[in-house]
Amino acid sequence: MYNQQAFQAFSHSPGLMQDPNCQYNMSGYPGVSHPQAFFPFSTMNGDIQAVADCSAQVMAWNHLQHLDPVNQNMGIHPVDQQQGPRQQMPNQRNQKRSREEDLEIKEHSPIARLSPEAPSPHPASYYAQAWTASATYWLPEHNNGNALAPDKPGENSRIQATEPLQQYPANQSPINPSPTGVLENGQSSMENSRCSSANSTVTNNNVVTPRSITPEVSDGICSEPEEEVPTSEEMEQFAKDLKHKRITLGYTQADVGHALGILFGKTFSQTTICRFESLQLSFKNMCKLKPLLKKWLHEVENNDNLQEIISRGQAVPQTQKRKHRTSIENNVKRSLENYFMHCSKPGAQEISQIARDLSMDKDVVRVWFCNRRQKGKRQVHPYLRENGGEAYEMAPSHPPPNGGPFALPQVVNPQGFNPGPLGPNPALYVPAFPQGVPHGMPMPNHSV
DNA sequence: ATGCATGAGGC
DNA sequence: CCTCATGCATA
Repeated sequence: MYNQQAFQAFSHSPGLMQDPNCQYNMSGYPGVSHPQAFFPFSTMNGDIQAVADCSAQVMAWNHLQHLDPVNQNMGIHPVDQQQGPRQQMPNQRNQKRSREEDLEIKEHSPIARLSPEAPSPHPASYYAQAWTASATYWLPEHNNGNALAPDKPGENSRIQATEPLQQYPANQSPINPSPTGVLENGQSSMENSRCSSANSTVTNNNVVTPRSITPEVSDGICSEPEEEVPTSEEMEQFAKDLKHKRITLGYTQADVGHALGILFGKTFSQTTICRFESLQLSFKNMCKLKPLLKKWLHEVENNDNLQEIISRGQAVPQTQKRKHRTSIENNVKRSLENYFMHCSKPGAQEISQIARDLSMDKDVVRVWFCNRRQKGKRQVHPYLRENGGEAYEMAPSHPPPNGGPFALPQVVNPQGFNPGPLGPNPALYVPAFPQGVPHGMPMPNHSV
């Protein structure tokens, strides 16, 4: 799990993690007050770096630099994802497999590729062992979340699968099959997964009645009685296995997403599969997807007819037009990060002000903060958790009430988390913007 | 792989 | 207006 990107997290981090409502307060870790636990595995880049840029004297505190992070990118074939040219696997450890080897693997695969219309020219890639660490990183969810409320990391109270698995029409998502709508922990399935929203937003299901798939699959995703809420270790291991096998078998993330649509009536994007594999989804979300992916794995390994089944599925062309993705300049991102560091949840007025200050669209600012918060929640670094430290340096959700200057957090790592009991780790002192308060600095006279 | 966006559901 | 799940578009 200590891939390259995760390592970056040790030295560069996003802005402050904060928890205005104590919802995500890590101080109780490994307690039970985590309505929505996110995977902490960070994949830093972009704006994170921007923060680091703002932090003049970020001191190195990566204890694990001696380890050789395994690059996570290997095996990803952009060309298969309708993207750019294929990239060479960058990791030295994972030498490129010869074409012969690749072809051999492919021939031995129970199935070929999923999408005949978009055959992947590349053979299966060699995917070396890439996930090494396996500590428990997830925080349990508690009353709001998924029922995972262990007392300690790795000692999750294992909760039985909440629902019996049932058959479902091929054109119906099996994801929320609870007949009662209430989970064992008293939580409504609706709340359990805004998954419901996901279900309703599916637009391009490849609805194909599974015919030749194995019974377990046709039984639905939750048909396995032994399917319990996994521990974080199990989830991590599963994600690792999934990725490994997927790559070994020569499938892209997009293939998997597509296959899920065919098999279960719910298509997922390459993005989602990617995030699953890299543990960048909430634990709840991971729990939801895991059964599907598990079934896919099973099918792909055991069902010779899968390809045929899959190939019957037709991708429904996407018709929705989407707003063009705004590209926020780095300096603006830095400014936004600065704002975020001091107020992660600005009100409407503040957003307006920020938007004015940065000459941005108000909605863009609002969405940026939403995404930034969401991103932060899944980037609590495992190392902090492993140490049982308070992972969150609480950033104010509101600016100072007196309109005075924002109190800068005194000791935070670049990720915005309290370094916690990291022993000899040098504390990271985020300077109070040595370059002077940039134009993105705290709203001067906010008085909300 | 990830940034920005969408939309359901909720408060 | 938020969270959360999710995905298009892009770096």
